[in-house]
This record gives sequence, structure tokens and C-alpha cells, in this order.
Amino acid sequence: MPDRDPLKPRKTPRQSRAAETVAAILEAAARILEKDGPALYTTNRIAERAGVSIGSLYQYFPAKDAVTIALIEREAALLRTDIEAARQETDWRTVLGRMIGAAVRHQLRRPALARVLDFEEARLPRQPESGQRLSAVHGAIVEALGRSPELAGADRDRLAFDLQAMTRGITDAAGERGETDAADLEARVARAVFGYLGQPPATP
Amino acid sequence: MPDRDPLKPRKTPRQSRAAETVAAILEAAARILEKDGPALYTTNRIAERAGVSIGSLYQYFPAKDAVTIALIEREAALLRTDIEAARQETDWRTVLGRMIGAAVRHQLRRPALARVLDFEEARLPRQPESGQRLSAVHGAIVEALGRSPELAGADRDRLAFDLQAMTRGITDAAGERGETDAADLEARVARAVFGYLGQPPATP
DNA sequence: AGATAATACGAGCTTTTGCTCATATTCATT
DNA sequence: AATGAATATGAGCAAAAGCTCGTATTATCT
Repeated sequence: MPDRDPLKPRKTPRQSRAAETVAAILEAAARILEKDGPALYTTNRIAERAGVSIGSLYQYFPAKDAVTIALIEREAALLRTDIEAARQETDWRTVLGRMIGAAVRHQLRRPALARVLDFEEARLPRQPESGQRLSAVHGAIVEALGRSPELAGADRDRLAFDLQAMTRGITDAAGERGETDAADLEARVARAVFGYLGQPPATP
Repeated sequence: MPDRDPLKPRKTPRQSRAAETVAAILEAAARILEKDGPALYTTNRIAERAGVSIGSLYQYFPAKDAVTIALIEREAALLRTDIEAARQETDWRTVLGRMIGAAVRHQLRRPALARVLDFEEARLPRQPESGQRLSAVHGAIVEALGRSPELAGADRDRLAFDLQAMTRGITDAAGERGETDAADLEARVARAVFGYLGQPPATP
């Protein structure tokens, strides 16, 4: 039997206090990343801020990066739900509009955290779930575009990449500037997305 | 007399071999950042890769961040020239088009480096030149938009922010995917920018 | 209550980090 | 050739990093 994946959680908490420990670690990691930045993001600090010993941290995470990956997964799960809900809509414009809304709300919830995690995710060795998740969002966009007769024949794969990229660009910058008006930001992203497609936006 | 700025270069090279040392340090820093990532970005490594002793590095840079800042400045200077040239155009659509071209070429020249430096710049304490440079690009966009009668009355400040953000988003993602076709990427960014504005693009 | 498994602890190890400083070498000038 | 300024060196220090492991505590189950 080979060694366990060195970036997967070491063990699953079986008792509720253990679950609390893990949750405290992840939340402490999030707070340090978003408030102090990657330079002060150390395992000793995480444990201290979580009110937990360093030994406990390494009971559940085999390495520092494993904490980061778990945190990425925690945040991504929040977004995934909304994305999947949007996917159920019938009108392709509505699908896109809802996905934009989900992305904007996700980014404005904890802007600094979202930005740092985006960067960390790019830096980390490709994790299988991460790839899945990316292609899931990407796939949802491609699927929505595929339902549009107006866009028949277009390179939907690349369109989807660009739409995702420009959305991320605008929301990242808005978060960095301290914007908090989700509705306004959503309207601007929609304007960008549908403007790029040369299509009228969804009418919600 | 107060201490020198702890992030400014410590001394200016007076001999040509010193200038070569500084150049070697910056290029080594760039290569490490773009190929190995911030985690392996250490002063000892930079000096080793530059073929220079660690002592020499600290003769010219008082701290690690000073190297990063100098590198940011080196890369930014390349972009600044093109941006200023674009600004001289008369037609506002042409100004935007040229600025897009400059941004795209800049990003595709060393994609990974550009991305990391964007992030480092956000993390670093605000340097005066950096602020100037940002507002310079931003100001150039605002100025271009101001020449458009079609956009009279619009919030040009925010438009400029969004245009810059979506451009960065698309070019970053393209660089990350390994795209190399600058003309194609430029066309897509132009489509996004002018689509967002609801305006026909420049006809070059 | 007793036994076992799960959880928590934290001193301290090994390695690496940013950086200094005493010393050596090279250049420019006369 | 001689002198002083500029440049280059790298062993090594103090601090901090990631992480281990033996021990103590708490929960669960019969």
C-alpha cells in the first residue's frame, strides 16, 4: 500500500469536537489569509489563532498545503450549489445571468479571501477535484451557450473561457476596491458578458 | 536625517559591472518567480541563480521586497512606453485599441511573470510610483472615454476601472492557458471592451 | 467502571529564511 | 605603481519555518 496522498486530509473527524477543531483551523486559516496575507500564513499561526495546538492541526492535515486545499474546497462548495441551481434554468440567458449573480455574490462575500485563494489554487499542484470543479463551471457555461441559436457555430469553449475570465477580472477588482453593492456589480458584469457576446441580456 | 526608505535600492551602481550585477539579480528574480513560484522565491536562491553572492545582493537592495519592487518597476517601464504612445492618438477608439494591444503584448511576453507580479504588487505596501503608474493608465483610459460624445454623461471613472479589470482578467487567463497568438487575443479583448461600452470597435 | 479508541497537547527537532559584516578583490585616477 | 573608492565574497547568526512524537486528556461503548 502506497503512502497516502500527501495533500489529502489525514483523517476524518469522528467526534463532534474534532469537527469543531477542523472547522476552527479552516476559519483561522481563512482569516489569516485574507487579513494578513500569505507571508504570515504559517501553520503555527493558524493553530494559535484557531485556539488549537499545532499537534492537533497535523492530526488532520499532513501538510500546510493540505489546509489551503481544504479551505479552497470549503469555499468552492458554497459557489457550486448556486452554479448548479442556475444550470437548471431553461433560457440560456437566464442561466448566464444567474451564474453571474452567483459569482458576484461569492466574490463579494469575502473579497480578499476569494482573491488569495484564486492565486493559491493556481500555484498548487493540480488537484483532481479542482480540475473537476473548473470544468464543471466551464461546462455549465458551454452548455448554456450551446442552447443559444444565435451563437451556433461559435467557438463556445473559448467563449466560455473568456466569459469566466472577464467575470473574475471585474469581480476581483471590485472586491479589491471595497465595493459592496452586489446588484450594481452584477449589472456591470452582465453588461460585459452580454456585450462580449453581442447579445441582449436576460430580462429578470 | 531619517533612515533611507527601506524598500528603495540601497545604492546606485556606478560601474558597469555593478550594473550587470543588478541586472543579473533582477533577471534571476524574474525567472524564479515565473518558473518556481513565490514559495521558492528566496534571496539566497536569487543570488545563486544570478551567479552572485548573497552579500552583493544586499549591497544594492536593503530587503527582499526591494528586489521585487525593482522588478515590478522594470516590467512596468516596458508597458508605460506603449501606453503613452497610444495616448497620443486622436480618435478615442484608436486610443483604446492601441492600449489593448499594448496590454495584451505585455501580458503574453512573460505571462507567468506578469501574473505573479500583479499579485505581489497588490500585496506590497503601496509605493508612490506604483500609485502613479496605476492612475496613469487609469487616467489614460478616462481621458480616451472623455473624448467620446457617445459616452457623455457616463461614469467614466468606473467604466475605466471595469475595462482595465476585464482586460486583465482575460489576458491573465489566456496567459495561464499558454496562449501565444497576440492578434487573436487582442481581438477578443477588443470585443469585450467595446461590447461592454456598447460601441463599435476601432477600425485599424 | 473499566477498557479502548479518539482527540488534544506542546516542547523541541531540523531546516530554511532574511540578512550582516569582516575580509578580499577589482576598478578608476593620478 | 600607488592609493582610495567601489564592488564582490560567503561563513554564519538570529529568527522563524514546517513538522514529529511521546504524553495527557476526553469521549464512546460494553
